[in-house]
Amino acid sequence: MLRLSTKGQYGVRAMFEIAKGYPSRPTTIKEISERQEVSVAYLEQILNTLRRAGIISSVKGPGGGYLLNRPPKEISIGSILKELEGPVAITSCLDPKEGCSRVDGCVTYLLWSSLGEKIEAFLNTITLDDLLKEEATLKQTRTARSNKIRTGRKTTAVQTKNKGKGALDAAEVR
Amino acid sequence: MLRLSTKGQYGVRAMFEIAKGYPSRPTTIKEISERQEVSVAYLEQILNTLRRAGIISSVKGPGGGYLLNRPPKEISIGSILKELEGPVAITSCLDPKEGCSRVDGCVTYLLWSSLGEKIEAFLNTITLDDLLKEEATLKQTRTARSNKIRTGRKTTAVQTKNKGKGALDAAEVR
DNA sequence: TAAATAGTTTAGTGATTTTGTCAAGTATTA
DNA sequence: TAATACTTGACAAAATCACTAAACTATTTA
Repeated sequence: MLRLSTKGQYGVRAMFEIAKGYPSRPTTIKEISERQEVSVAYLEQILNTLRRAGIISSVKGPGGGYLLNRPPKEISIGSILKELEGPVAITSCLDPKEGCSRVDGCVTYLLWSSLGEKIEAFLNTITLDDLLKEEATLKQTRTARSNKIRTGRKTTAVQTKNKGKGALDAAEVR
Repeated sequence: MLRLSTKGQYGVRAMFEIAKGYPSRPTTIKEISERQEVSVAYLEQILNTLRRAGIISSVKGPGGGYLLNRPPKEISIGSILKELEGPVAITSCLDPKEGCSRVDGCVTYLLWSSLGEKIEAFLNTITLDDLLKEEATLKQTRTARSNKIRTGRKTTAVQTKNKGKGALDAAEVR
């Protein structure tokens, strides 16, 4: 339940690839396609939306590609998903485009709006920068994994590194 | 994005109606259908699932209907949704039935699993009892509304009443 | 014991959304 | 000016959703 569409997922992963080139190296659709295993045609659609939303810019011609308009730290996952999928609306009664006549007397209205707000708050907290840090620790883990059993829990080293708030560190996940 | 299916929504609303009859008065599908504006046939499907899951019982014959198997306080919204829609799986890679080969190296995996855990934790906190209390305060609000402008924020009276943890009170929602 | 009440079970189906592909075109730069 | 890259819009297969239909089974009360 509460499945996120592939469009949103691919969008976040594409933005992550573009963030890797920040601040100056443009990332091409082809690169993103290969690294994230998403078709070029579909990515064009997705990145087009994000460009029109002002989150990224495109540079044409050889050596061209996509660039972040702001630093990774200032681009939240929530802002990406909002452009690709619209605002979080757990139920149709919470969708600005739909609404519901029963709202006033409905006991579940508050429940869903409350959940939606929690989700949005979380997604607005996590940024592309957190994903970049996450990638770094993943690489560490991969090289150090041979003589360790993975617990699903992050290592102590990670907690030390991502000491800031908002990061996807162990304390937040477990 | 992240839309909950009507099946889950109707299920929660149906359970709320059944909870109103707790502990002894059985609620018929017809009653639920009329009060919650959901078709009888669709409710049959939904309640059947919940009955098989052991959350409710059915009593056949005249005077029959559906009953909660446990007190409203012990039935969480999360437990209802889990039966109707399966576990929270924001992405297919988190679905036990699907999985993903890229998991180990995927920077977004932790992000989605973390979000899913937060959602589940929230839904497991809210119970049918909270909805019953919510209904009571809604009734209060409705009668007291004539000389007040609704702000979308709950009144102070509500905050005082639902002082326990886990309730859908103002502090949790805003 | 029969009639009324109420729940059970299994299929099926139209509408909508998702998840893309395809093709032709436009823009930029080495 | 060739190579590279982005743009746009149409289109369609596949999946899911949101139910409906119909025949059935079980229980209780008159």
